[in-house]
Amino acid sequence: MLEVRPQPESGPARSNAQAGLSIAEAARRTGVSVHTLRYYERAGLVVTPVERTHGGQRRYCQLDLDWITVCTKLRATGMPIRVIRRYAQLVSAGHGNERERLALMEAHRADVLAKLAELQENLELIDHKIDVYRGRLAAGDADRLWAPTR
Amino acid sequence: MLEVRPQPESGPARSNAQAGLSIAEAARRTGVSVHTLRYYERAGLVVTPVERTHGGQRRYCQLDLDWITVCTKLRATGMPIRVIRRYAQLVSAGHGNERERLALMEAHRADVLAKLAELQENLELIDHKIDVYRGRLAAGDADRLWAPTR
DNA sequence: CTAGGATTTAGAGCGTGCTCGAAGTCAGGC
DNA sequence: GCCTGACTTCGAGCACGCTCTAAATCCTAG
Repeated sequence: MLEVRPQPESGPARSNAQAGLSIAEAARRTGVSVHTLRYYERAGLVVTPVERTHGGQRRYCQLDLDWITVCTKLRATGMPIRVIRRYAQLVSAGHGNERERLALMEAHRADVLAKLAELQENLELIDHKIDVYRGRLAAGDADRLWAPTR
Repeated sequence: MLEVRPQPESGPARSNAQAGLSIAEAARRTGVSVHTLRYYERAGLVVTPVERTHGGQRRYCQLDLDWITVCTKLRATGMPIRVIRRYAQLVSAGHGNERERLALMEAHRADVLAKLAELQENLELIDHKIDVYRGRLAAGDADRLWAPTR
């Protein structure tokens, strides 16, 4: 009946056995579905394997949630799963690859800036159309721009 | 051998028979593939049926190109094909539906603004990561943030 | 101990937006 | 008139990112 598992926290600090959140709670906190959480894991987006109970159920710690949040933010900026996986590999490989991580992020930043510019540019068309329609409605005028004038 | 068909323009003004550009030239000018041009037509995005030669080949006029450009700009802002089709239906229906067109565009504008805000917000994470990696590289320091610290 | 909701897996399914292919037709320079 | 490259239709294929399913297992309140 609607378990919440708000971190029993019986042991000392963390990395214990039964500590951590259920996948449902992790999904709630990260804003993605449990399906997506499992999919991300299968897709190789995780940096550190999520802990499991004795029986094999996932138990998420804060670090896991934080990383998933990073993933969702990267996804929200349009980074493909494949690239996030690459990034996750670099991160979990540890030090020594900062240059590649930097290159990856800089490339993605360029993509995002380009996307922003494109959105902003094309927003002008939308604004223009809105202006036109507002004007016509205000004037009670009828349309005759894109109608079959042929 | 690489026909260009730069508007023979034999008749008076337009809407003639053999006037208009081939699909290849239309694709070149609008920046989409011929496949996509045909797909858009099939998908019901056209406002006015593209003219055809006696033999059934498409001949695009400037109005067609302009409309396709509108479609690509709407696509570039993330408007789904289905919504563009609806918009095209409204436009080709002629006057009297400005209110609905306006509502459609205003809703889309809101979507675009939300997307812009989301991109900009998540860009901060990217910038932060870039800062971090640049700092580490500058300091010659090694990574220890997302490494398996467990 | 038990009941029953939550979780597990691997794989299939889906929605979107193209992109391609096959087999046949057309157009226009020679 | 003919040859060849461009064009036609329309259904299949594809890449992506989830989303769902089924059958089995787990976990915990009672």
